[in-house]
Amino acid sequence: MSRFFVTTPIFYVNAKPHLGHAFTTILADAMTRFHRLMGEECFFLTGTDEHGDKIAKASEEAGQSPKEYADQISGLFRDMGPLLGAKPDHFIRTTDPEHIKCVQKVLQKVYESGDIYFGEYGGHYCFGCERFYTEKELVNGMCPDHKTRPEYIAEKNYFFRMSKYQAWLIEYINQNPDFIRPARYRNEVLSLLESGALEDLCISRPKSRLTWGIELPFDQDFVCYVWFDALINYVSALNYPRGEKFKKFWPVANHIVAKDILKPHAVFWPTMLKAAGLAPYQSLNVHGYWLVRDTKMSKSLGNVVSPKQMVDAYGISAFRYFLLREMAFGSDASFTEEALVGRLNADLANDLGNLFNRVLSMTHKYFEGKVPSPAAETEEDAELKRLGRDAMRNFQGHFAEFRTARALESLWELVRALNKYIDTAAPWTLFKNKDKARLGTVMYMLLEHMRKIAVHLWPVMPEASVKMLEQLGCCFDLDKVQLAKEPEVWGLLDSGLAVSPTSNLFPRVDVPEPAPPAAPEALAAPAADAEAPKAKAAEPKKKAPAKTAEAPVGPAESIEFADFQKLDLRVGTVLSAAKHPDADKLLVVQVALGEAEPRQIVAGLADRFSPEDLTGKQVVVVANLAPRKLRGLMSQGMILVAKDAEVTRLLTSAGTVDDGGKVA
RNA sequence: GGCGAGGUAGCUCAGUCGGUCAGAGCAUGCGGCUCAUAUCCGCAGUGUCGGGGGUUCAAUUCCCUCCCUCGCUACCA
Repeated sequence: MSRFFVTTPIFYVNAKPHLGHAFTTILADAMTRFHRLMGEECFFLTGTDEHGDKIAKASEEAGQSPKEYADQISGLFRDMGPLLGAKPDHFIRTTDPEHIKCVQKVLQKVYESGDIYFGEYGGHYCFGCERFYTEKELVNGMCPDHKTRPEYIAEKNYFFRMSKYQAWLIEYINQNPDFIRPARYRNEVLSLLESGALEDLCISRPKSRLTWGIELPFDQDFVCYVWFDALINYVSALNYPRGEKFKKFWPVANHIVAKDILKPHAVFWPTMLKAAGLAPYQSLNVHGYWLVRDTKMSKSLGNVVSPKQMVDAYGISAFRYFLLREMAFGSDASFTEEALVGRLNADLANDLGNLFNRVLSMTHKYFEGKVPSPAAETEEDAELKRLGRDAMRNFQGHFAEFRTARALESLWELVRALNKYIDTAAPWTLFKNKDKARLGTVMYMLLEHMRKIAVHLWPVMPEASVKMLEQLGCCFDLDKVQLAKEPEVWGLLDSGLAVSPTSNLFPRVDVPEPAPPAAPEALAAPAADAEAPKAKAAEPKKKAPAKTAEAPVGPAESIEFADFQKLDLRVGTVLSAAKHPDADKLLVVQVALGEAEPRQIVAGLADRFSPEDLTGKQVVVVANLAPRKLRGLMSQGMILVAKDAEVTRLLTSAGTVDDGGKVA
């Protein structure tokens, strides 16, 4: 028996479930149901990722233990499944004892094989950033982001020898076209791997700094850090190494992730598996983001879409259908209620729902609500069957490769063809003419095709599918359905079955007001109080800036005075300048800006200026530009120049100004 | 700057190993039917298939170049 194993990422418990989580889960559920219908033995895994600094800190703020905190948020994710009609076979948590043991087992194994080593790491650690800075990166000894003095931590850590497997991974990806799909992400990973040396992965944190993690089996003073812990869920959930499930399902592992976690899944994970002596997963399937209209969803914008609210408003079926129909595999998609309602009305209410209603109604008018027996078929019938067969084949082909949008598009060719067939065959005329034989054939053609459609829709809209089948007098039996054969076989709908007199599965819905600027808050507010476990009441009010959607179509791009005021332009004197040791276009310039210390600015001027050209000159500097490391050296500003097609000149003051003098 | 993916009807997109390939859905207009959830069916469109150049008997489809968008990345700041 062939098998199928699908996973969602385990969701980090630092935020509540949103549209993105919902989509991944629905996609995984739909794929599972599809493969079940194809007669395969399936396993659908999801869960939560619960360790790390962020959780430790958040729980502290909430006055809870990390575990209590994680329990709460994890519960929200666990509850999300039923809310969406999704039925995972297992919900794993990285705090599960079995998972912890498994992670340690893998660590031990890799450690013993020599691919984990102890090495120096770090230096200046900023707790705000949760990361180390090198001396060069610091700004006056301060963290460039937080302007606080990082703590110097001379700390050693364990590293995974990821670099060792770079060549192997490139080769493997080249040999297996479907390993990462769609191809655009495969290309992205390949270019990433081929563009430079892969660095080893730091996989530990000393307990002195972080205790909320899994202890390293070979060193009790350290806990395991992030990805090594999280990724292993995919095998720990299968009871690796001894589990029966592991043997059955690991060879057919299909991961689903959003594009933001491509690298860990496409690079870290396969090399970890290789190091641990495991085969790579079968495929990594990468989908895009759901944008809200055309903007990235984010808490600060207050435009986070609550899945629960959408399901409550439009129903699970419409919600699932919309998501799976609207997002082209791999690409970003746009979520709006108008678009959802558009799909609901056009595809579900008008095309599919109305088809069911009109055919069922006619079956009652003409055949006392019983499925008639078909008589001889005409060429028209044969043509419809061919079209139906192709539509179902295409549906299955696309669905198997995660292209749900294309799959549904294909199936709808059949839906539309049936509506057209009704018009052409005109059952009401046949009825008037008392042509019962032909009428029965026509109705049977319709009813049997509707049954096929209903079956194919089970992965997408399980409950609606079951209801459609019930309306046709059938009851859904997973064990009896053979989806793979549906395109080819005919006549599975028994004559004589009693069908419903009407159908109203997908009532039309009024188009919502196109969301005005106030809408983001309207969306976010109920979501916030609905579950709000940690009630961050103090969170600053989410001010949705009057943004792009409303932007006036002014002719030139003008800015307000306030925008200009954001720039802190200062005059400063160049104390010294030197070539960047590791770059030939960059100069490292020290500029006195009247501050305690001179500023170090890395400027891309080396091709037009020599260090001598700058030294001693007064220059205009953008003083509040976010610091940025350039080729290893921190740059704390930008030196302005004026240029035309031919020459580049330093921008300076006509007469001497005190260092730090403001440009206004 | 480099690499990658794209720029096709008002909108969302499909498609072409070069020759009925100029398409679908939505939206718009007109017509038809009456079984139906003011639903369904038909017809009508508009498009220099991003700009320019080249190869060819023939290019939207191949090559070159330029412009724009998105992603990753960089010695952009």
